[in-house]
Amino acid sequence: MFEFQVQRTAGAARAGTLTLPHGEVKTPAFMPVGTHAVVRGLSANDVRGTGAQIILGNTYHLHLRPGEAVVEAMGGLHRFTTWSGPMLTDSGGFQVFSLHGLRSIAEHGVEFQSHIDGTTRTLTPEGAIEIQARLGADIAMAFDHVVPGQSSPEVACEGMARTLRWLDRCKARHSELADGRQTLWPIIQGGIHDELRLRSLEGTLARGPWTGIAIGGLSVGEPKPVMHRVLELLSPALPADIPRYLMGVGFPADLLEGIARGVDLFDCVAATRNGRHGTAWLPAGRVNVRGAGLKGSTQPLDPTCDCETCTTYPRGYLRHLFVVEDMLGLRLISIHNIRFLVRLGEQARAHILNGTFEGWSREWLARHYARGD
RNA sequence: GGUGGGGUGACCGAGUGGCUAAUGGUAGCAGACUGUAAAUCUGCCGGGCUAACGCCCUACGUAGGUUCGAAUCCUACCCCCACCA
Repeated sequence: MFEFQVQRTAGAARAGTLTLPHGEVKTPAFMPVGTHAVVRGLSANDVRGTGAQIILGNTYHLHLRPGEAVVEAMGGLHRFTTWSGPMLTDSGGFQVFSLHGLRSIAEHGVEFQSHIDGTTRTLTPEGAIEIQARLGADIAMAFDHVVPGQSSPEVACEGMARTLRWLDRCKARHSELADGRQTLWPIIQGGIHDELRLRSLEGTLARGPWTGIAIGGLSVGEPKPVMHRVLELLSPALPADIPRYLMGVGFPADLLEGIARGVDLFDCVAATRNGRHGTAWLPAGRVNVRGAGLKGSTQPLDPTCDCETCTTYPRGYLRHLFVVEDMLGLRLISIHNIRFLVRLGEQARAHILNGTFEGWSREWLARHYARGD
């Protein structure tokens, strides 16, 4: 039910197939983020149209609204959203990091002050697992302690060690609730410190076996070369027969950099957030859709793209939608950006299967960095 | 023709002697965004020089005047609005 097969490798890069209760995921793959059980602004059909194979939801946000009981009573996230494909729920661990002004961390768990109404909510490892079990995604994530990217070894070690202790509790609760339709993936922490990363990995594997494993705590303020170094450190030490999920990454180049270092799955809000904010990703660089340069243009946003936006609307119209602040613009650029990342994953996979990944990837990145993006 | 009100930067609109190159807002331009407290946030927005601090020029209908100093006070004129004839 939770199988992963690697079809072919190219250096550290892998082309694989992940089988989940709600379908298959061909990797490498980008997973759009649907925090509130919606990929912001998009219908389930829109998301399907991008070729996305799996989407995310968030424990913390769905616990606040509408509450896991409501989702469960409606038949789980798949029924709730009408998205029938694979889903993954994040544990709320990232909110430990992102809601830093509104929470306090203790060994027992984390107290959040709801960003919605200010009420105090407690999330524990057990609670995060219980909520996710009721939400019913294919993959549940362990509740982790994310620390900022530049954290000292002491701080990073504390977060890493706590993540491991919490992993025990997550696993125990998950085992009690197990119905065979949801799997649990652990998350490696350790900040930017190699020794901590390796200890995290070792500790995590010792608690296995796992059907997949995530790398967390990257792209949270550390320089890019540092993230690459951590990935290079982990890649050879990770089990080859389960998927590796790099959480919260990334931008287009991050996908290729990650794939080259053995990452199979990615998720990131940038595609949709940038889409809403008017930045579109193109092979030739990125474009501010609000920019005066697009005024009156009859060209497609990206002539090489096969998404709904690029095959239907001229640039001048997309710019107009942003100028008049119509919600259609937010949707159309979000669709394009997601398709851009999904397609990048598809292209990488095809090149890995063809044995042409390294050259293709090197050229793509060279063009990309030459532009200063 | 008379009386009253008013003319401020692309637009709307504050300001009623120095802290004013001129509050705000809109429009415009540019940038940021990485497991979503974000359809958000930031910067620029008279001209010229400067990497920058800053300096110079031109500006509050027009032309004069008062004053050390005027968008702000005075005079005349032009234009707009309201009412009266």
